[in-house]
Amino acid sequence: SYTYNTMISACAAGAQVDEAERLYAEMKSERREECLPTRVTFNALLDVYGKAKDLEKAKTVIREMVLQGQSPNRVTYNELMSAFAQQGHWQEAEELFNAMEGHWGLHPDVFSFSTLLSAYSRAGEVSKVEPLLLKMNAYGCPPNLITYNTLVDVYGRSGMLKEMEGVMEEMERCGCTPDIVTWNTLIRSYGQAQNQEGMVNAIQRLMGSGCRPRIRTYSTLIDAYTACGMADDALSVYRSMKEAGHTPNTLTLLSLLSPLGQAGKWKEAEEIAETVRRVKGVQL
RNA sequence: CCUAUAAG
Repeated sequence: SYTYNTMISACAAGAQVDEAERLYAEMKSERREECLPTRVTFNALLDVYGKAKDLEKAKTVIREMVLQGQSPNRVTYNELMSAFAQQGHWQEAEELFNAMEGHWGLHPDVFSFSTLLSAYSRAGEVSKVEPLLLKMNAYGCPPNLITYNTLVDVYGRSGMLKEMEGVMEEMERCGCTPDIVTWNTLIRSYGQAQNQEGMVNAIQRLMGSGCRPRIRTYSTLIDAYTACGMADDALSVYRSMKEAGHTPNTLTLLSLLSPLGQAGKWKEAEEIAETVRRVKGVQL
């Protein structure tokens, strides 16, 4: 069972629905007691459907689970909420959040709260955030790094930079050390707000933090510099990235198009666009 | 053994 569960769970990364269903069927056909699907199996399957954005099938898993005499747990609900959150359906996510308590007496945990926050973030529902934080506190559920990162994200996306920095201060007060996700989010937010001073300052904070930039960090930097009209800096990020031994991916290349255009380097921009078209079926 | 956050 553990083996099957692990393999099904591994299908989530690539949204390999067919493979997951194959494994699930194979599992049932093994008549051994030790290989029957458990709640963890259903959760793993539900996660695969969620990652594949198949909300209908994801919902079906709960029914199937109940039919087989298994009850959903917090993980089940958190995964389903997450599936809705990814699609921007914050109302459905909220309903599930309430239903998990109402129908099964399951108390939300820090995953539940962070997931609902991310649903609000994607939908730009900032006004929902404060009340949820109060509820979190009332439940005695302390925020963790991911919760804080999600909060930085909500406020950053909405251009509420003061509130965003407030979250950074609270993290510091609580001894929660920012990670590379925090910095990427912060930099992106200032870039999106075209706040050059804040952006440059955020980049310095990243560099002083000791966090290692990831491939995503570089495209975030390129985008942010470009948004602030600093095409030359954006292009030099690309050089440092290659010097640091990172291989550009499609998203990196796409990020390069605007600074190249901004700098009037149309020929190079066209070459990159052509490369992207060749390796990927992307529409530009 | 399963779940939450960041780049076009």
